[in-house]
Amino acid sequence: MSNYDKVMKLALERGFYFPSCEIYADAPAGFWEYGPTGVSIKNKFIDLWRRELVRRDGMMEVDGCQIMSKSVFVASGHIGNFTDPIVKCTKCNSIFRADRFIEEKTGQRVPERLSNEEIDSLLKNNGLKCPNCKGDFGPVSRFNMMFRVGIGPAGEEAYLRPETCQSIFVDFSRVFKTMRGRLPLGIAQIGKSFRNEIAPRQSLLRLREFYQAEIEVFCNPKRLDDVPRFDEVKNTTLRLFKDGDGAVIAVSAGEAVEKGLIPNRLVAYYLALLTEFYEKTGIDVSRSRFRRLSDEEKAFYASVAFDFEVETSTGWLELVACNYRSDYDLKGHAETSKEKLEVVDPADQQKVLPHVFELSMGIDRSLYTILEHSYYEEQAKDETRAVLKLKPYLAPVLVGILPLMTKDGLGEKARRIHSDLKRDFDTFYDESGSIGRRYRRLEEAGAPFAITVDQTTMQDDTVTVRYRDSMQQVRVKVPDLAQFLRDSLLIK
RNA sequence: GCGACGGUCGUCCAGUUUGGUCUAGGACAUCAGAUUGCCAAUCUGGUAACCCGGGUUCAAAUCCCGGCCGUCGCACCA
Repeated sequence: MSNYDKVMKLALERGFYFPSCEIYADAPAGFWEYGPTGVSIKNKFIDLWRRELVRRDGMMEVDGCQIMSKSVFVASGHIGNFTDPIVKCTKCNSIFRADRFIEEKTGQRVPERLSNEEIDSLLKNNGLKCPNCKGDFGPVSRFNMMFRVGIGPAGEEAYLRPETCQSIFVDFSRVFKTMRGRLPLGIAQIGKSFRNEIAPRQSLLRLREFYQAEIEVFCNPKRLDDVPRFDEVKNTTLRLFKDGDGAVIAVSAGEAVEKGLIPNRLVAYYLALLTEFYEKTGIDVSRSRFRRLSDEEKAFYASVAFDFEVETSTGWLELVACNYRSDYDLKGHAETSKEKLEVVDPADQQKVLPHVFELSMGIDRSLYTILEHSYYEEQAKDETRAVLKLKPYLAPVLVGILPLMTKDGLGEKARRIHSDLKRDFDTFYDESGSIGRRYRRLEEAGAPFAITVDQTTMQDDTVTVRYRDSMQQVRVKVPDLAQFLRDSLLIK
């Protein structure tokens, strides 16, 4: 069984995530829901993101709407660039990207701005047929990855946002003014985005409705090396990779800038913050890399782009897109809306239209990767022990509270300890089955600790605390438990 | 979206070839009770499934058609 399958099984069995609307046969692909344990780890992941990125860097957070007006996407370029010309075979219904298909077959460039009719005649003049069945093509149509919605009784055209960042761009002016912003300013947002993927696959890895944690750093393009906090990260190791170059180069952030591997300190600073963040999620960053994208691969708005990728059982998985978007977005919104979006940079009292460096994180993929990198099996006696070695601050259950047996007042004592702790910590009380079985259940669910109430507890008011990973036990006084657990949650 | 293969308790699997003792079986998980009492113990009992819709038939988990979902390959992935 592949690791993907193991994580999938664990997710279904333990309520991390599962298909949306699964009791109905017409449930569409690409939609998944988080169950109780999944929500818990997701919320904790987001808390960690706020701590390590938003608060650390003094960013501001907003929460925008998921439905946005058509104009937003005219300005962003999604209405133009997000539509692909497609043709469908009239015989076997295969669908092809018309422009790419023509380029591939004839070698001639197909400009983006050709009309459907012009592409039609290109197909006809070159005598192109369906490569699968030699059937004729129907007329060229447009496929847009955005979900269109109709507002009000007239069905006014609007869209579900395909990326959360557009909210940040349209909010930028007000946030900057009212919150007394200064460049560089990070504005962050957690929220859902929607893309009508042609072929969603692999549960959380390719969704039609998904969570993004995005950060847009607004900056003055003349001051991209003016990063006061750069010293904090100059020794942080960045793992850089470029297709064709072969191996990953591990260099410090400072060195990466000096050697020109990264164009400026601002970009290097945020790549370093991101690396430090992911290290704290428990993902094995020695299996990660920042892949510098070639011009062909980059999004239409990006001038420099790095993908943060992590190795999983499904191959290299893109968790974060880091794009230098220049002034592409603010310029587009300024032109379309006729609003002035320049701000004054106090450094030189000059007006500037800020440039943007973006960290666009896929939350669902990150959570999947945390689960996969945290899961391991080891032989314990004749049995395989399955453990989810989640960090305490990400674990849905921090501690299980188990009476060794229910008689002699041990059950009551354990329930009392549970009720004293449950409002401050994620606890789980369990008295069913043998003690060994309960330990195994907890470690498979990722709980770092188990508290066991035994006969000694009744004499000296101590319990054993068992560590998930080492299976070692220590005795702790009951009144000290809360402090013990608080200490375990510290993020180092 | 195309093609190949597949879809049975929470999970994994048997049953489908050759329609009928299938009133759908097992393992693990889970629940209750008994027993035990520090690393998946034992016993007893219970809950729990044929993806959806249509068709053929005296009879469908099994055959046929359509849809949905999944895996893989192709294509797609701003």
